[in-house]
Amino acid sequence: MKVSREQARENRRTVVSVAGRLFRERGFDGIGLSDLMKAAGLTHGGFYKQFKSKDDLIVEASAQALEESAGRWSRIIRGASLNPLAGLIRFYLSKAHRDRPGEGCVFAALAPDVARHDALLKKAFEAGMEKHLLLFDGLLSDAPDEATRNQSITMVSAMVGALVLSRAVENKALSQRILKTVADDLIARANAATSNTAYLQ
Amino acid sequence: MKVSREQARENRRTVVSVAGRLFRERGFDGIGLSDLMKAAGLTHGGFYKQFKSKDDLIVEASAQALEESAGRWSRIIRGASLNPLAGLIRFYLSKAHRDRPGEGCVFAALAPDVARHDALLKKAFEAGMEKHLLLFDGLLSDAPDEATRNQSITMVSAMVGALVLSRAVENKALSQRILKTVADDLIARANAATSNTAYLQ
DNA sequence: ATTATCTATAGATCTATAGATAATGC
DNA sequence: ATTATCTATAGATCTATAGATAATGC
Repeated sequence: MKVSREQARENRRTVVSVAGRLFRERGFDGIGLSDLMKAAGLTHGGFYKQFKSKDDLIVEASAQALEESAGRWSRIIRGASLNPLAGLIRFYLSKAHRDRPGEGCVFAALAPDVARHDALLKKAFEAGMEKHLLLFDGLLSDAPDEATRNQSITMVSAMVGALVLSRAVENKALSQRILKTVADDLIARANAATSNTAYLQ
Repeated sequence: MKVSREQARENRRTVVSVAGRLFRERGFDGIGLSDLMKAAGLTHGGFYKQFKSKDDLIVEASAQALEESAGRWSRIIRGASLNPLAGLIRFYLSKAHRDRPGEGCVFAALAPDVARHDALLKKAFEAGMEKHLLLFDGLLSDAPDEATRNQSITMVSAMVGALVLSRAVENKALSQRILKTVADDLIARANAATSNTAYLQ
């Protein structure tokens, strides 16, 4: 029954990772610890040797998902040669992202759930937001200032809102239109506003 | 124990209204029927004489909350004399709205929850969204067309995203900055873009 | 007589804990 | 000997139903 210390750490990582996906897919209240541990290949009794409580896991899984999400943004930015900002926006407002909330933006999947939780979780989201905004700042300017940050806030808000709305309607054409309309608008504005001309198409 | 038919209808309305508030405050999974009925001044046993299931109430309460929300937008638009569009944006992105999700925007409070539910609920949200977008169209143009609708989609997305993010962070200055930054940006864009000059300040 | 609401309860599920088990790591 | 995981269970809560109760409305 017992596994090696290394295997135990690996199991813990699996639980955190699976939780990050299942929380985004079903909400914090939508998945129980029993099913969550089963999805990680363990039984629910073992949970409390690794975590203090479900809220404890919620904070840790959210923080890690936010970290991974920022990492994904970084990779997309580095991977897009011509216009990294446009690449990031197109990825974020894609059908693929819309249809895979479990691997997607943590804000779009969980922000209202977070609003109902305690300060510790909100602090974790705040830190994650700062990381995402910093990446955006760098795309908008070579020397980001307060005005750049304001642009980042505006653009990230529009992206999160569009993704959230595109997921809440049944009509596929409308859902698709929300994504495309906001993406086109943001890219047009970014190209007009950015001072980093190397990023312009 | 029994009440008049009129009182029963009134009680039903109360349940739907209380549900609209509690679902927004706690999420669909965050409030049980027992507590919900208690908040409406009834016992939980009576629930199933009025509703087929919890999901049935979720659809009805959401549809009504969306209707009321659109009505509120109408009143704000009619009530703001100089610049109704700016008035609506300032109200939506206000601290008061942020701090009262139970009476506020249904999209910002529940869109991710809706994304996890069935087509019937998404259809109700779709209808509610159309009502909200129509009001926005009218603010942006005297003769709204497809381009106007695209502007409405862009602005509503930014508003929903900003409100959702402002509620998910702990730092009040950041929360406040998100609201103000997006509001300022949207009002500036609207004043620049609108063809209805009577609405310009 | 009808029916809106009540109390009581079934059966499932939730978080959390207790104690058993068996493999690790000293 | 330690400990990661297991099985089993406590106690609370969830949705839904059954049957009792008492006021309405014919």
